Amino acid sequence: MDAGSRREFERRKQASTGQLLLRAARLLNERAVGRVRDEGQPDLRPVHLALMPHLDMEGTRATVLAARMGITKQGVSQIVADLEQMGIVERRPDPGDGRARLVCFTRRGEASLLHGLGVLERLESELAVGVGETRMQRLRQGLVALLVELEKPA
Amino acid sequence: MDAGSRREFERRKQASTGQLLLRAARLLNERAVGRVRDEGQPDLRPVHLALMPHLDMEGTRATVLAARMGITKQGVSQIVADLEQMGIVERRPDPGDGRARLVCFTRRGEASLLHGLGVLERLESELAVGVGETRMQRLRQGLVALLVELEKPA
DNA sequence: CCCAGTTAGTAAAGTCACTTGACTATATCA
DNA sequence: TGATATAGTCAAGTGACTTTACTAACTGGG
Repeated sequence: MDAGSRREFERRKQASTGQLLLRAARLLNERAVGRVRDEGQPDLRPVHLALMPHLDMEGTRATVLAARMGITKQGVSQIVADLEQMGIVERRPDPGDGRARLVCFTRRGEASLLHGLGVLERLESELAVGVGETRMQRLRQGLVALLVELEKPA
Repeated sequence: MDAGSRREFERRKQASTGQLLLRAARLLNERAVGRVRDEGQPDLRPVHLALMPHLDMEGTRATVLAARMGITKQGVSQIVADLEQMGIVERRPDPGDGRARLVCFTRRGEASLLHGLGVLERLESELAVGVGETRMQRLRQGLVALLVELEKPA
């Protein structure tokens, strides 16, 4: 390969947006989970934290959670099983449908969620200091717009 | 829980930036890999695509790749083994250091990279149509700034 | 009103993208 | 010339899922 096309290669080879996204996501979630753990929930893993914001206070079905999270219902089932064992959620029969069960927070789970949300808010505002409020805001907006695009089928 | 704190909960419970990042990353990479596969590299997985942009044309050590990708050298070793078997990279002894080996593209690998980069560029510019050029640009800038912040230790 | 077909969920095994731990071969520095 | 550090590999383990296969409950058309 000659020097010219080598330079051309290098120019185009900067990390793709996909790689940037992945790396940022990993680092951010890692840091968030690290803090929650340090503050007294040592068994909590990223997925657990990821499910919580999708839970409605009246309880939510596994299929609905799956749709909101973009994963399979079986995946949800596993995460919920963990959270149940930790005493954070419980599964109650759905009064209107005998097949379904409503996943909802226990009393302890509500406290846990509240705490987790606090950690997240603090972490993000700390990062915003370095990144800049405006840029952080725009990053979020861009993400939301991109997700809309990506969620269109095909 | 009373109605007031319930509303308060719901307001704060929007998905965190971390979740948005993760979801966008997954969807975007999935789509990119899908296309590369359709266009003739059926064994290629997201990690393989992720390593390639970090490979210099003169060859790169596994430890360097690990640092660039933010994973362990053992992780790199596995990805490289896959790529080697596909005939995309090869491992050459490092002339200056008997312990080290340089991972570099084969001739076929260069063509493969070129093709992959093309797919990525097309995909991103397609998405930019829906998202908006400016917003896409700002998204990237935000990501880069956020990564700088997240890579600061602690 | 009953049975075919959908829908909610669970269970088990497999996969991908890693990490941890243990080890060998080479290099460097005191 | 060791003691230690560095580059890499091998094997096993883990987290976050998916796929396949199933049961139990609901629903709608004849």
